[in-house]
Amino acid sequence: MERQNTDIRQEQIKQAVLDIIYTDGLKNLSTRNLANRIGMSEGAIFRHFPTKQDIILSIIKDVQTDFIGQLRKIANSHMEPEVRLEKFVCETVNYLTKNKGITMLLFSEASHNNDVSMKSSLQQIFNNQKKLVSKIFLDGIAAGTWDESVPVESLAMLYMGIPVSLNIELILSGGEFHADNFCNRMMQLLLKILNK
Amino acid sequence: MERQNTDIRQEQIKQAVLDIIYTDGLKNLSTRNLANRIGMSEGAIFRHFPTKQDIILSIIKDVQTDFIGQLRKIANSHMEPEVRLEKFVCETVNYLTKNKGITMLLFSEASHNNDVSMKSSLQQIFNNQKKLVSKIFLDGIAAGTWDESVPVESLAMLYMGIPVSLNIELILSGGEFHADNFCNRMMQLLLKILNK
DNA sequence: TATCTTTGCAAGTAATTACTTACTTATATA
DNA sequence: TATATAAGTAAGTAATTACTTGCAAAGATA
Repeated sequence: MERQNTDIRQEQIKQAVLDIIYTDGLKNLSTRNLANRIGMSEGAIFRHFPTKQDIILSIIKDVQTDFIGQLRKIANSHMEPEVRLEKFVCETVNYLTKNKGITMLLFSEASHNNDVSMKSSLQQIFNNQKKLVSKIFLDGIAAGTWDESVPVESLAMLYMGIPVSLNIELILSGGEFHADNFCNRMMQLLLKILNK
Repeated sequence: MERQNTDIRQEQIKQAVLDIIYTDGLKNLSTRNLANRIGMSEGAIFRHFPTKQDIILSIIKDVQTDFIGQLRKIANSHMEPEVRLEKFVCETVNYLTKNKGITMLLFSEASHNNDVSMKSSLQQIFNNQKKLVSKIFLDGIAAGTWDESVPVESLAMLYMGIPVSLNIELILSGGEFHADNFCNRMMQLLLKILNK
């Protein structure tokens, strides 16, 4: 195989991990399958990552910086709460549709790993999402546009189910799925809860 | 180990599978761990199930008959839609809290299995839940108690996220979690969407 | 009581796993 | 141009996997 530097190969490897998880499931995520999917030897993978676990950790770090970073930007912006909420939901749907293996990776593999740094990263990802969406809810309530009797904590918890129900649809529908539609439909339901 | 007949052993094995998935994760669900957890030899397991896959299939069959069966009973009963919905949600929360490994098993292991009968069982479980909860929504709308402009299909999709967000809470909270509370709080949010 | 089936175990099996080793070759730098 | 380093491979490794085998003994049935 043609030579490439580590930066490019690391990206390829991480992309292949998510790809395999989505198409073949976590239990088929072996270093052999990984090498075959990219078209390189098994040994070459270990030129770019010390262990398989480190690949997973690197992906989770990406989620923290790219995905959560973007959500934080949206939640803390000075747009109207309703606009922020829409961007927040659609960004989530968009990211998870583009990186289809992420949900399953976070939910099942990482959630029961003995690795301490993995587990705390996971908790941070979930808690950050909840905190940021709650901030938008609270801002809208403080601004007087949304109902102050809304149980913000519970609604944030209900919200957290959206990415997963998206994933279930993605898997069962077999790919033919329209993200825009899904995003707007979830917004409509959230607004019915939030409006006075 | 003391001799027991196959019926008892099968139940023990299935219970141990769910137990391992919840406490140690799917990737630690080996026949060796399974045997150790029960206190029997690895070989003995294969006296009661032909393959490991068959254990999983049997658990999924249980979910179909026990859990979905109970939900069907509730959805088709002649109680008020609001009462049915509450029983439906609470039964779900109750079942998944008692069988803590189920959600992860359904969602991650089974969802990407090449086994055809496994995959179709899975689809049935998800579709049945959606259909049954939709029926309750539609009955309430037909009876005039709920808003006819509610997008039933979307709400059913949002509903499907509830079991999983319950599971995330269970894992991250480390066991100290009150099902009653969760169930009632989700009901409150669903009713805000459904009411006129 | 005699026999047959069921349930158990210890010690295998071949296949797969993550990862290593020894060696080659391309590329950047001195 | 010479040399060091980075990136590649084929062929290993020990450990683990799901499952089997051969044999013992408990329990049911005749």
